[in-house]
Amino acid sequence: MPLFLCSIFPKQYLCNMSKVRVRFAPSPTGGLHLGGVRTVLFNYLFAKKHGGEFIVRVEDTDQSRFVQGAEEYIFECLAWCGITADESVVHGGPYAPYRQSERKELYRQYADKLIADGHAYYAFDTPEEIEAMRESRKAAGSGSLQYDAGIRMRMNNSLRLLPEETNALMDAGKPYVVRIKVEPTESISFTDMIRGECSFENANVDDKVLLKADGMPTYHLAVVVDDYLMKITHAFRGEEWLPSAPVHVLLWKYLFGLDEMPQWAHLPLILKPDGNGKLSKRDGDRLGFPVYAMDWTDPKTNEVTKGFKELGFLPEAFLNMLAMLGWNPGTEQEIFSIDELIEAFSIDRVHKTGAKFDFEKAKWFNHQWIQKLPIAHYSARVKTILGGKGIDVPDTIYLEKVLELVKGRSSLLSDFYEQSAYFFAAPASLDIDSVKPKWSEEKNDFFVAFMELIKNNIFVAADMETAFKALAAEKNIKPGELLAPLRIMLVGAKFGPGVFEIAALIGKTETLARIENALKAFNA
RNA sequence: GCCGUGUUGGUCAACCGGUUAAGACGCCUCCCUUUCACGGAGGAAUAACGGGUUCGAUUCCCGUACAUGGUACCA
Repeated sequence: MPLFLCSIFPKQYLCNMSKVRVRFAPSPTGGLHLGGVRTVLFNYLFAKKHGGEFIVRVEDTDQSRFVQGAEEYIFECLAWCGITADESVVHGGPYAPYRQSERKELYRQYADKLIADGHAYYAFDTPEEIEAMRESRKAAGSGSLQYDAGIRMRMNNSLRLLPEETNALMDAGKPYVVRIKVEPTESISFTDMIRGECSFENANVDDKVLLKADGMPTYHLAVVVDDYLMKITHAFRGEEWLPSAPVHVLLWKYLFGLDEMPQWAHLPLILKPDGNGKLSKRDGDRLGFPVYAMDWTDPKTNEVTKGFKELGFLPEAFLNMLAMLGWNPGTEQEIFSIDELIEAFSIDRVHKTGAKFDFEKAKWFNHQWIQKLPIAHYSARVKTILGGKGIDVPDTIYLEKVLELVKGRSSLLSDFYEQSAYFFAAPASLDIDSVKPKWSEEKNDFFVAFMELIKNNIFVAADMETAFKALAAEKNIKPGELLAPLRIMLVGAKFGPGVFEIAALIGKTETLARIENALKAFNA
């Protein structure tokens, strides 16, 4: 009898979806890292694709780590990218408050429940005592240095202590934490949307701290309690969380039941372009590219860290680049608008492996989007950039004509400065050296005659070129010998679009002025 | 050290047992352009290593190596 096998990919995680969330705390110095934006982006794409709500929580973990302005900054970055959350810390929403410090008592209730059910316990060990425990385990040749079932009955906690001893300690105000009690005999498994079945031996999971001595929860407790209370169905986070996922699964099991647990997706990391390791802010400083979405000023040090936006990235390109880092549509298409991304996105095409960040490719994406989008989409930003460089742009129509002419030469919005500065003011310096050796009286005569010509002719690029060449033939000089000097006269250097197009755009008066001025320099 | 995850050109990557192993970035050559770019046409460059399984392995399994993450009263 034939045996038929079919492989069924676990698609059931798409069922019953109502909420997708991303949650993160600002880094100790603030700022929004590339990886953070990408996590939000993948959440967003997934939520939009499947019609779910999309929640962004930014939390302050404890007062010492809280960074002034970090929450608002993160939402500014997301707004720039065009990502808006259905619920977020700044908008309140039905599940507010969002700040951990304001939810403190909530977490304690669940910690108490765990203790009452025998799944957690009080521990009074000082950091020094724990360190000593690790040292002695290491000395004893133990492979594991964790606070776990193998050691807890020898530590200073409510499991080993008599109830009256525990009470006495607490009455005396001895600081304590609440730890989860992991039973070492079971194993934990769950299905990750990206990695499939993941399983862990409980023996390798330690008794993590759930509630700190100051009464604040650790991430482990907070994420489980919050996700339950906020009815989260899908949770995306970085791969660095995979090792602690078993603790979270255990907490779900003890507190709310595994059926209530959200689907997990552990996203791959973004790595340094050179060397090894996760991409960090320092790498950006070191290698000369941004790592944050937008400029960030550390309120404590006033140190400014550059962002993609300020460097001249378009949000469309930024998102497009990020999406292609760790995900692939399986087709040859690389340029995607946000709507196209939502359409094409599929969680099972997200990679498991970390990808090295390539700034050259990022610039290529931006170049593509500069060509693709209408000029009007970014001309205001370019105007601001030029303004910052001391170029005042009075006429938007003129600006847009200029941008149209030079956009193929620009990868970053900031490139427009050097590509278009000479349209707004005569070049500050002329590359005389590349003209001077071949300069002659005949050439000077040519340009004097050419000036007369354009004074009396219609000022259009094609006509000017025809007239220019005719005059060159008449004077018996090769046009090529004259084109380079003319370019230097108008641009100051050897780059830019066709010279006659430039002349047509800057106008008759300006063209004549620049030629006249340059002739003086050439003849000097 | 221990635990987890992973390994296709320099980088991003497709192909989920039989392919001349896609495509993109970057690099090189040529064409276009009397500039610089864009664009077009080519080119160099890849399955970590060792065992299995199989008629057949880049693809599946096991080791090794390497990388990466975790191993905090940080997230």
